[in-house]
Amino acid sequence: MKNNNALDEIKKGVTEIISEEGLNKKLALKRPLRVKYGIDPTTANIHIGHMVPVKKMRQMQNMGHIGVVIIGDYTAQIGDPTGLDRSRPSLTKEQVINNAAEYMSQLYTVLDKRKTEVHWQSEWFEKMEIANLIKLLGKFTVAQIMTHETFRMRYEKGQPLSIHELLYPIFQAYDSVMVKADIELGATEQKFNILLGREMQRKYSQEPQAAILFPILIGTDGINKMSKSLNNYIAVYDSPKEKYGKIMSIRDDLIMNYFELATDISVAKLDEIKSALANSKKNPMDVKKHLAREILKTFHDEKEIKEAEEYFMKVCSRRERPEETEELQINSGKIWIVKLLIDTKMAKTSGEARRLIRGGGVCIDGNKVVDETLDIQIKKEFLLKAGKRKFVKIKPNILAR
RNA sequence: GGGGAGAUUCCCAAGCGGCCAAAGGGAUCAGACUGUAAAUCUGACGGCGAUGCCUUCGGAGGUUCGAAUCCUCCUCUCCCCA
Repeated sequence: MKNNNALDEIKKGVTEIISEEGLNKKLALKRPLRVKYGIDPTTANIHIGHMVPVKKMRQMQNMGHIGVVIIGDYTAQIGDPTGLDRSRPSLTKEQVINNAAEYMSQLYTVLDKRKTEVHWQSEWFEKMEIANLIKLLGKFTVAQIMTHETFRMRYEKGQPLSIHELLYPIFQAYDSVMVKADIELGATEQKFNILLGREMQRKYSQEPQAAILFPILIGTDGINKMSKSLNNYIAVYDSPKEKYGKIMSIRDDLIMNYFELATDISVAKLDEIKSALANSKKNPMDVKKHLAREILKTFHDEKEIKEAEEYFMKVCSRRERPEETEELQINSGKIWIVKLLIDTKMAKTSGEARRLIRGGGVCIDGNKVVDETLDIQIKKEFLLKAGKRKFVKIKPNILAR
């Protein structure tokens, strides 16, 4: 009975469990289970998509289980083949160590440190001899590995596929053996790798781990999964304002995907929101604001959230200027508008500056700038606006010259 | 070892001697509209104080009045045969 409660709790927000029966058996053991989640220290910049399984790990820690985080310093050298990533630039050892440290500090915003074990793949791979590597690789056939969809697709499409990439799933699977994982967490795209871990454990006479798979969090572009390389992510390190804005910019039909995966809201509440959206009882914008508040909760306090919300409403909704504007001193005298935009970093090139002006995106004290050859007399303070969100207060610097 | 196909601007992808700063799509940015930095529509999208000039089509040379387009060599990728 108790197990069933635990199982229901675990199943929340999960796409698939393989196998539920196996998981139940493990839960019945009444010992802390070892819940594995692997990270690639290729980047220190993690996003809320990474946090989906991590939240689950925390939930299980609360039930008394142990979170086992694997730092994939060897798989990082390969680069996850899932999702058509091409080979990445190899990182130095220092970079990997730094990334891992930063990564972990972000994970600890959610995880219970006392119930977390951290392991590096180098603990077992660094000293592995070629003879043993050969033995390990001999456990699987090429055909088995090629059933991985991304490998097959790339191969069939005639895209490059290096041999070392085929090792990725095998390494990940071997990690499960080394840490004696009871459970492995991952997004559904990790299914192949995690299942291979089960196979591997069997070959080493271990009880196979249960796979807990999560839906994929769609990125802010509304099409692809959230990922760093596609630049459609909301980073843990983003400021509250940035997070808030990015959440508001997602397509309305993504709202539920985010609610389900990135917040801790109860199932009952979720249904409520879903139906309110479906029969348009609520303004999607308000639902989205709610969503933004919920997501920010994990990372920021009430005050920061409030500030982010107020900023958004003021600057984006009502098109007013923000309270605090960056101030810049510019030498008094005459300056060409295009030059000014570049100097103030509102535009990177003169072409971009001209485009902004032609598009009608540049305002001085609320007056639209139409002429791109305009020279400005800098003698008193004024507000320069480029686009919707960029403001700068220009102050003449009289001391110079 | 032999034979074939390919590398194009942030990404995908057309172009195959002048009309090419290079189609189209995506991303991005701006504008309009709006309850939203949603959706939709419009425009821009190599650099330059700019109806012109400069630098780009894997790299290095060459042919030509003229090359992303043709030739030679090189680098990388894919396919077929051995």
